[in-house]
Amino acid sequence: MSKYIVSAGYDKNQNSVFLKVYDEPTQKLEEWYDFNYRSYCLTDNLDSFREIKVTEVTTVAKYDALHDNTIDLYKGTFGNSLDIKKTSFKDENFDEVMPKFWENQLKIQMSYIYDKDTKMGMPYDYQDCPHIDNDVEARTTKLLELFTEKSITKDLIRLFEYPAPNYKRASLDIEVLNEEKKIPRPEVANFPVICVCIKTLEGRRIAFVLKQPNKEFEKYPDVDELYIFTDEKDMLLALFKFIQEFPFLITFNGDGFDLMYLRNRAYRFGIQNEYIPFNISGISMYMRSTIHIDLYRFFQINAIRNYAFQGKYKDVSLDVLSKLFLKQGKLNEDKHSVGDMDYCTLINYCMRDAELTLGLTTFDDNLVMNLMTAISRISRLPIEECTRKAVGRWIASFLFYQHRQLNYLIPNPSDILEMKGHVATKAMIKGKQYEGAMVIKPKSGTPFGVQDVDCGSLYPSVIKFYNIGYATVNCPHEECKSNTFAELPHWICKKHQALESIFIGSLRDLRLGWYKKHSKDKNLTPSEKSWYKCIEQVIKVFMNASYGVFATVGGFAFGCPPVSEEIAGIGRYIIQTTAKHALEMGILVLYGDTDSLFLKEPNKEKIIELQKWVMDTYKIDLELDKEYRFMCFSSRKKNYIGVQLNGDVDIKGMTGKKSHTPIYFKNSFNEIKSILKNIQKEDEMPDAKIKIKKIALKAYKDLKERKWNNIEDLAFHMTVNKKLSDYGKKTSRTRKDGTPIYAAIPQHIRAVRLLEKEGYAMEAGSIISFVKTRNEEKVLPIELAHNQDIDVDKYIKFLDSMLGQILDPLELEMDEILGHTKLDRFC
DNA sequence: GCGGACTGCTTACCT
DNA sequence: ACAGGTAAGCAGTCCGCG
Repeated sequence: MSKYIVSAGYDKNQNSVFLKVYDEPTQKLEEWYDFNYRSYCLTDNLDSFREIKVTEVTTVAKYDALHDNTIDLYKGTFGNSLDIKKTSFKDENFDEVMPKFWENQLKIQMSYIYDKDTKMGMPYDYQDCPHIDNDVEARTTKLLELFTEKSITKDLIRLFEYPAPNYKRASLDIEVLNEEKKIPRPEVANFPVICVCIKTLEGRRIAFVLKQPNKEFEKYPDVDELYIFTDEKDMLLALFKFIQEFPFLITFNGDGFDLMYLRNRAYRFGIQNEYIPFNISGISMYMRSTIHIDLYRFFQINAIRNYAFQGKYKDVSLDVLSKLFLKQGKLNEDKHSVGDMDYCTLINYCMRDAELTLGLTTFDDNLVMNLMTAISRISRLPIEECTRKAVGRWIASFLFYQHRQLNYLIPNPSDILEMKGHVATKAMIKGKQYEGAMVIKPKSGTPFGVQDVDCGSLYPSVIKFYNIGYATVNCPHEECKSNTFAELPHWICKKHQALESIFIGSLRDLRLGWYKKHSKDKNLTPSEKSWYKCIEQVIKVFMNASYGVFATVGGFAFGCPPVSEEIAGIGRYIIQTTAKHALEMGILVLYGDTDSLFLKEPNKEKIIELQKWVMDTYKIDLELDKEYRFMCFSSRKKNYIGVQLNGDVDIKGMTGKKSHTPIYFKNSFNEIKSILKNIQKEDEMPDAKIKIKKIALKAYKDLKERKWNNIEDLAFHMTVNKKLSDYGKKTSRTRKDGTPIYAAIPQHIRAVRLLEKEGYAMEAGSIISFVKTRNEEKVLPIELAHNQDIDVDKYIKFLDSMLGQILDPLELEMDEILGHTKLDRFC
């Protein structure tokens, strides 16, 4: 039983950094102070400190990786750690050279963590003394034998092998008595809080209820503890005291709503700061003696959405997520009527949300909590930070730590960009920075016997084997300038290894060499299995993001576009030369995208030979990912159907599968899909084509005759991605006469506007359902549409286009199916 | 006045 | 504040067209 460091902060009253520590035996949070640590920053000019009060100036030698030399810098220490903020001034009137500082942007507690090697999320016996478990250490030593790079790898293995605690926690949800059609605004908090429900990990259900003067309790609600108040202020005070007992408080949108509302409501009652447990920082709500986790923020992080959960959810809402992960949604009560509910209904409704919120942290053996712990361990960020900051910040934090450990100077972002901010290639897409991945155009047809081979972790492998990092790309050495690849204009350092290359290389090796297989080991207990699955996913997140972050200038502390450009360029080179070699071996390459090749090659030995060539040439594992009975390629890229040997059907990029496509078309598409699924051999194709023609014809005829089950089957569903006021802005173009051209208002936004006229509210992120009609706007939101409004011709065009993607490979044509001759078209 | 070439905007998807 | 590449639909301009 240990203590786990979970967070860190700075106490300005005591001018001290402190750590928040979870004590496993008592399940309480402790604080560890370090009164001796002070913030500091570096400069090359003593004059820089003239206007800023530092208590001590010393000289330090730092290794400057950008210039590959060790330099002496002045280190100014601040008596009051907050004074470091004064180095970030912007003074236009500064009449001399602007003072230049390094490492003055780090938060004080983060600087402390990096300097002291504080192991976030890891077990400790007591302050400054990490817990050592002999079994885990032995396991770590044994595992380490599998790998060549030892230093970072050993630290990483420890992070993955020490167990993660199951933090004691409770979830909270509030209900506010709003007037009809008025959405309660947390910054105003003018409506009373009438119900607060809390669900604890052990299963306690607790309700705080404000009794209305005109409403009596009908019966005792289904809770374990019920606190009834007639005075709202008393309720808030009792609630604040109550929730601080929990080391972790979980909310869904507590940052944006619940906690913000409670705080501002408390201010309205004149409750003093010392009794309000919430601190606001930016758009986040932190608690002093509790860790507040807002799941809404966490699930919104793109890396979590796309890699950890494979993009299974699109919009982040409690209802969507709980249906997906808990197979249970919110209760079907109209949100506008909480005032009309009796107490039991109100509490049930509120409690359900609290339960779902907690449930999102417990499903799959606490997967979500484990993800947070694992991210925190690698990045060294406090758990609250990694649930609120995107993947670029996780990676940057890890690199900050490595810089401090190795006594590297942390460069200012502008230092990197001034030296190597320029890219050399031209992107295919207007507005993009550089040339990215390559896609091989497929030939239209239905080839049988297709193997899909993928370069395992192509970009991370490139980073590792080609030594890519901000310091090694276009390094300052004359003798490295010849070290170029694939006709790319950048050269790579031959003298030093990039930190990024070591780090991503270690993660890559650990995943490919151990955790990918180990997480599927049958001897693991369910909770071990869940933990290792989580580890594998988190490694994947760090690896996959590590290529893109370098191209996010302004968003990533080590931003350096040539790094991403070089990785993509070498990736192109590897896949291109592999395709070429396959061709030379007589293997037909049907299609390829970024790191994959689709090969028509029934001879397994030839595939193995190709794999060997890739391994020998590039040290990359060309994995056989999938085997298809046959595939349907139109000549479109990123668009195909593949029927696997086991009958599973992969559909990529096709309109019939896209989320915005009306059900009516999806139904026809799925019928065609099941025909294809049943095809075993090539000679069954003609028969299948006849069936497919019939499906196409029926879909067409039914539309023509205005036969559909329900108008909702014809609804398109589109996300409103921007604020409504951001549509229809000036474009980059002007007319010949010089007047500006404004962007057109898209159809789906016109539908939103029509809906808003009727009093519905729509905001960025919501999905609008609409049908195509013949009125002036050419659309109607589904709520306002009737069968007679439908513009059938538009739907026929859509059907034609959607089916084209599947009819092309089958060498069928819509006109022919409909019995049209070419002439008919013009009649 | 209308159709085609072209551009830009938007969404959804692929790796 | 990870990236670029592709498909598709829509709406607008510009130009030709006796």
